[in-house]
Amino acid sequence: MKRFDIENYIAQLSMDCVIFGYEEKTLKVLISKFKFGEESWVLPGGYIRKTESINGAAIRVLKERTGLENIYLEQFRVFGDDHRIVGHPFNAVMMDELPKFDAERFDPEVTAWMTGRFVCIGFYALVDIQKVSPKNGEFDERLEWRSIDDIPTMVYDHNEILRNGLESLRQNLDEKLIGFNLLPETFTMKEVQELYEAVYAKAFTASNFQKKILDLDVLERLEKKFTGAQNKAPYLYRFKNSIQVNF
Amino acid sequence: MKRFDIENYIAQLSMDCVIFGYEEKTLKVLISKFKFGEESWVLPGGYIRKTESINGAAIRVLKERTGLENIYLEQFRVFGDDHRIVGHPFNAVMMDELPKFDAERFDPEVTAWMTGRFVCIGFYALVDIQKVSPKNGEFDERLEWRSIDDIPTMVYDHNEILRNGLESLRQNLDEKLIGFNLLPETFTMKEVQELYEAVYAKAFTASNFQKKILDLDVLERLEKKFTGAQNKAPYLYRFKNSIQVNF
DNA sequence: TCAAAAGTGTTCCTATTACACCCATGA
DNA sequence: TCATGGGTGTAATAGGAACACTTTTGA
Repeated sequence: MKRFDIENYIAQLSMDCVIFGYEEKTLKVLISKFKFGEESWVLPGGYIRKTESINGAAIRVLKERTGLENIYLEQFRVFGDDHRIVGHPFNAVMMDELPKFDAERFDPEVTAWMTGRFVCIGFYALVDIQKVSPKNGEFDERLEWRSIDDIPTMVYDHNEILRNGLESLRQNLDEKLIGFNLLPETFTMKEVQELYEAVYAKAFTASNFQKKILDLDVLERLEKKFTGAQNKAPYLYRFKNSIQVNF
Repeated sequence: MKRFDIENYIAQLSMDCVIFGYEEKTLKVLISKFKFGEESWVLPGGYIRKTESINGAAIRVLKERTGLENIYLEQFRVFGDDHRIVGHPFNAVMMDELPKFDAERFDPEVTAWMTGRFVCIGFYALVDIQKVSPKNGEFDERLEWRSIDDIPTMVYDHNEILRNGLESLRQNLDEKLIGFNLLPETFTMKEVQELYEAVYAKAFTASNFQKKILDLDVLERLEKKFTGAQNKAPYLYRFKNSIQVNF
């Protein structure tokens, strides 16, 4: 493997992404079991090429890890503490293991570059979990969808980044109507409600919830969905504006 | 003047600040008449030292330009388009005039550094305009408080940055109760209302506005303010939590 | 005909808006 | 005592929450 081309990336600037998915009535996040250290977990992230926009970098990283294009994503905060990386115990692990992993690719200069100070731009993404086929990045042992109630301790400030991303999602879910990006093309009202309940971790009353959502006038009602259950068949809905991308 | 010490700053990363003040019933922004180019205006900004946090950099820049510490400030967005600087007509002006301005301080390497690609973190700040004594930065011909209705065309994407900062202020004014940072220590209810009217560019009904603000339970009522006018003297109020800083 | 869950409707309560009224102030 | 603007109170309306009722489905 040839040397990592640090010269093509902006130094000291990175991006991490909180990739949200929704499955089995729970909100999940795609996190990575890291190749270095013991039981290390990280958020998927990457560097920014000198020739791409920061949003372009986010789109590229998302494409690499999920296989998807046209993902809804949004930057929510910058993490710029001067000691978020340098001086952190895990950084010593990286300094040690990176060259061992591939001495040619991560020579001393590259290792120093990667273990120096970084300002990190936090993005969050909303994906239809069924459409994603997670693909490992260079440093990923494996990628896992984990419920937001079951997030392990992660490396550096990644738990804080996730927390901030979730907070931002909660603030935006209602006003920007972005939640439908987490659902498949068609869905029942119950499913929308369960999604909202998963995100906000609280219950809603079905009748009021339905009225609120329908009053938004963003859904079109399709045919009924017969499940074989001995009860009234629910309607299927579809989001009117098909795919929502914000840039 | 000795050479500009680029080695002490993170390359390709900058911050610009929308400094809001409030005076004469209008919301104002502190902008800079730039030394380079013809009729060039910019937002106050700066670079980030390798040894300071991004918030630290913002605090430092604010201190330099306004003389104030303990300023309320908040990051609101990153501007990371790969062509926001490079390829922009004004960049040619900079390349030309920087060395002429001070060939020793801005040698070819420094000039190249400054006119390369930059990712910019947008902050906004709220200050008591009476307490500010604007001080020119190295590139400022002068600093001016300009009404948000009277902002000139600025350089690069600075008008867009300001627009985004104002949007963010509007979103946060209500829920975070940050508006009082724009007012002096004590103020009348009328003044608060006029501030809100200036920010949102719309009128409120006095009685309802008063009730809304008082119901927040964040103000303490002080003595009356006798102005000499032949009408009922309004109460003065003070924000309970004195100075609000968010980090 | 029955249980289960979907969908609709009704009532109640709170929050917001509009507007009327009273009060202090100094000429 | 009067005009002016500050402050308080009330009625009307809208929006949200709680809950009851009706409908559909397949056993």
